[in-house]
Amino acid sequence: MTSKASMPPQKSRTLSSHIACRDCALYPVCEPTTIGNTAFDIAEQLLLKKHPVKAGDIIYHEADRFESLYALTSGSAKEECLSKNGEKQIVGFKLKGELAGQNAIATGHYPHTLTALEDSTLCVLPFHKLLDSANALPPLAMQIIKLLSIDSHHEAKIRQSLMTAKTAEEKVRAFISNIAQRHIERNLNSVDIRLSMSRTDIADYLGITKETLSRSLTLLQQKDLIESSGKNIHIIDLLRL
Amino acid sequence: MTSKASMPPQKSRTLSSHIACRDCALYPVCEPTTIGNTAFDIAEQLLLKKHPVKAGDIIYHEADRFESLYALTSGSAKEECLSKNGEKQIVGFKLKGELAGQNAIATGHYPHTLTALEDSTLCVLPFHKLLDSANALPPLAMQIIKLLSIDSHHEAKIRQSLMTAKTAEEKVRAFISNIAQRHIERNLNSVDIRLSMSRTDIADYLGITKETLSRSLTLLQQKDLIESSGKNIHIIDLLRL
DNA sequence: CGGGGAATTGAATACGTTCAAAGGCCGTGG
DNA sequence: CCACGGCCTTTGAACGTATTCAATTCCCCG
Repeated sequence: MTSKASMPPQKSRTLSSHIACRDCALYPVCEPTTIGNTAFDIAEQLLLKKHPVKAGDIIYHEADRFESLYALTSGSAKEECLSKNGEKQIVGFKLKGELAGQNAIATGHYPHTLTALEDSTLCVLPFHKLLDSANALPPLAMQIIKLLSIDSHHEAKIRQSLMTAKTAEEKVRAFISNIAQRHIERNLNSVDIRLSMSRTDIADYLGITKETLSRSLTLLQQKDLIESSGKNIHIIDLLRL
Repeated sequence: MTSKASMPPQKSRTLSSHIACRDCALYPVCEPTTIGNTAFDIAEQLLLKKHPVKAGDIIYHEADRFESLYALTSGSAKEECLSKNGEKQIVGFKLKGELAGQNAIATGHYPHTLTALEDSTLCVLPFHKLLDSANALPPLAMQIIKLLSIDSHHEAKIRQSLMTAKTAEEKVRAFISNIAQRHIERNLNSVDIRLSMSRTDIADYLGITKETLSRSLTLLQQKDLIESSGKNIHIIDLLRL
């Protein structure tokens, strides 16, 4: 975990460091399961580790058949879908250490398109194989239940803070606060944050225009809550956000 | 399923009919599990059935210790929580046949307060007992996984259509459309709908004022998409919503 | 047949959007 | 190495939509 307080504007696409397995959202099922005297290591047996993707690469397409869960061990990605009017709509961002693809379990098809925002690394877990194992190992099934419930709670928390926000400034505050919170949950630097997505993407996600987003960021800066320079944001006062 | 096309304004609190078990969100785990030659019937062994609550009753409180899942077999309820500024915020509505309390699994505490909007009936399922059974019955564990993934997908779908909507009218359209859709999923009348919650509750939920909600409803009526009289809404054209 | 809360309707204000223009960053190529 | 061009971001001003506050109507319940 390299996190210098004040790093100079990064040259080209520097690959960010990997998250520790211990801090990853997938850890509950990766953790070796001991049943009786036999140990079962999902990570060893089922997981495709350190799969690299480049900025802009599509990890899965909307409506694709559901195959695998993805853990983002480095980098970040955006989740988008086509709304009824044919427009693209950003529905979420996945950060380092977070899980993607779980929302495909119910229907068997990915409901969104996941695109890497920067050069990133994935752990790929074929879900049907995981279920096969879980059928034989009740403790593993319990871990999957735990994983799903944590994840669903996680999603709900994010959505709720955005739904609660009424004004544009509140939405932006909620967004930054969310990102910071999620960094904390993964034991990452939550004071100096790099927003790898474009302003347009953030604005779309928040349901405001990029112009209002820009204005809100300026306001937050004037109120000494953040310092924003390009994609880097320094959080001065997380509590007041 | 009693659903007269045009019922006169109901006298007092008429208890609406129960949902069929087959159409309930809890059915995946209530369904008897046959393993080898022994049948395991959760519904018989763990479920507290047909527990009545009155309009305004609180089913569980925010921050209460998580004990049970609740299936609403008749009636409806609102989910609310206290936001940071101390205000109450409606985060969702539970309709007949839907599940409540799952969002407490991850943390062990209910994140919201659930209040009955009318006289209602519940099936109560103690969750730790369910898990105990699942530990012994892998197929049951699979059903729980299925239940959670369906539910999480369900939630996401609802939230997303509201997030996507930008103008007030779009939000109201999305809301009504949602409710109708959920009635369809449960094999209930989706043309004549009774919104048991107050306008204030709906507006709060949608993040608009009750005045704009009222105006939007009037507009939708002028556009011949719905007919609204008090809490009853007749949907004329679901597709165009 | 009132009384009271909820819902609707009406005008002034505030906020976000839209359209337009200027500024800044980065990669490319000279 | 510096200059250019394009794209993303920021800033500016007019417009449109939602909010606010106030008044009225509707409807449920005594």
